[in-house]
Amino acid sequence: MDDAAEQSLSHDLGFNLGVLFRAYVKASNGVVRDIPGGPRGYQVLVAAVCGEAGNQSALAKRLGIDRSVMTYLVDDLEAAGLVVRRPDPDDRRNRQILATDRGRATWERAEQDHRAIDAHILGPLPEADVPAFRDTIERLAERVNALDPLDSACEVVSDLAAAAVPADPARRAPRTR
Amino acid sequence: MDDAAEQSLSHDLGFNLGVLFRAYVKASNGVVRDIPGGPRGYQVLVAAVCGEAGNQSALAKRLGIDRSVMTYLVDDLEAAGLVVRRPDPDDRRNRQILATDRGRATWERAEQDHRAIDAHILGPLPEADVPAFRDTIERLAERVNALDPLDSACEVVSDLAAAAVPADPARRAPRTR
DNA sequence: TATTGTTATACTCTATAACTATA
DNA sequence: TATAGTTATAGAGTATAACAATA
Repeated sequence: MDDAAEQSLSHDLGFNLGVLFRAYVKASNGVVRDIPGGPRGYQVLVAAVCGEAGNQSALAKRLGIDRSVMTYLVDDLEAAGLVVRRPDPDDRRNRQILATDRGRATWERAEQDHRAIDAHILGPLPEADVPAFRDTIERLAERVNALDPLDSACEVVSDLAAAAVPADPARRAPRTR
Repeated sequence: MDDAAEQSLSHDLGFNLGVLFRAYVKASNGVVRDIPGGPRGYQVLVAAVCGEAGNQSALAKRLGIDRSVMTYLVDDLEAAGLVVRRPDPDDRRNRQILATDRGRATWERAEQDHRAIDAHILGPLPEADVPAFRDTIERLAERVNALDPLDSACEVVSDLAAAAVPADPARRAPRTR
């Protein structure tokens, strides 16, 4: 049986992932003020620059946001002159998101800032361990992406786990005191 | 100068942290259906069980949420009989959050489920590397927590970085088409 | 019929500020 | 005066569903 005395929030992987993620977003927010949509706008820009944004829905899924949110995001990036939409010649339902010259220039500055953020977050690591750590994080993220669409994560954990939690309306009860 | 062709969203640390964090939250959501507040309610419960929740404000800060949100969260946990509030005898402004027996039992089940989630997320790693990786993540999170309250993260990165982004009202412009 | 993108709407969640109590 | 907690409110962010275009 578990011993609560030996436990601590500090040893919780989920908690620590949250800490790092929030720290990253916060730092990113500080360096993307000229990019609409904040850190996520930056990620869309990265995808556009890298030619990985040929389909809004797929990109939205990859970034963990709704496709309708992606519409607003790309609207704003387009209005800022950082990207343009173009119908995919092969399937005209799809919109390809392409970076403009200005988008590329903006990306370049933001990209440098984000590498500096990386360095700050990973600062405590011995320099020699950084590439391996980054690689590990990337590998784990890849695997999780490959598995999660099937919701296999929760099968493993519990039969009760109906992973697509449908926003229980009673979750925050109307307070009556 | 950077070469966009060699870049990819997959190599972005922030992106990968987001992927892992979202995957963790999603899996956690699947196993905390009996805990009000979802994954964060669970984290409050962990803190209560571990005796690390002597002050709502401090805990809220640690979990990255607003103190007013913490009030609602603890309200719901208390209503579910998982924790109780008690005024701190040493400073009666503070409320200590203590786990009940029921809270402890609920925590025990949830804790096991979360260790299973950990195992799933970290599955791709060689078993022997897991403890070191967990330790690294914890160390990084500790350091980031020690630095971020001072916003030194962004000083390092850019002079422009006023980290406490005050919710630019023009960020999502009212769409007029 | 299924899917992409869009739009409007409704809802959830969060931040803000005012208030009480303690210090 | 300053801080912890609470509360109500306003606002930002998100999901939902319907629609048009394309497959």
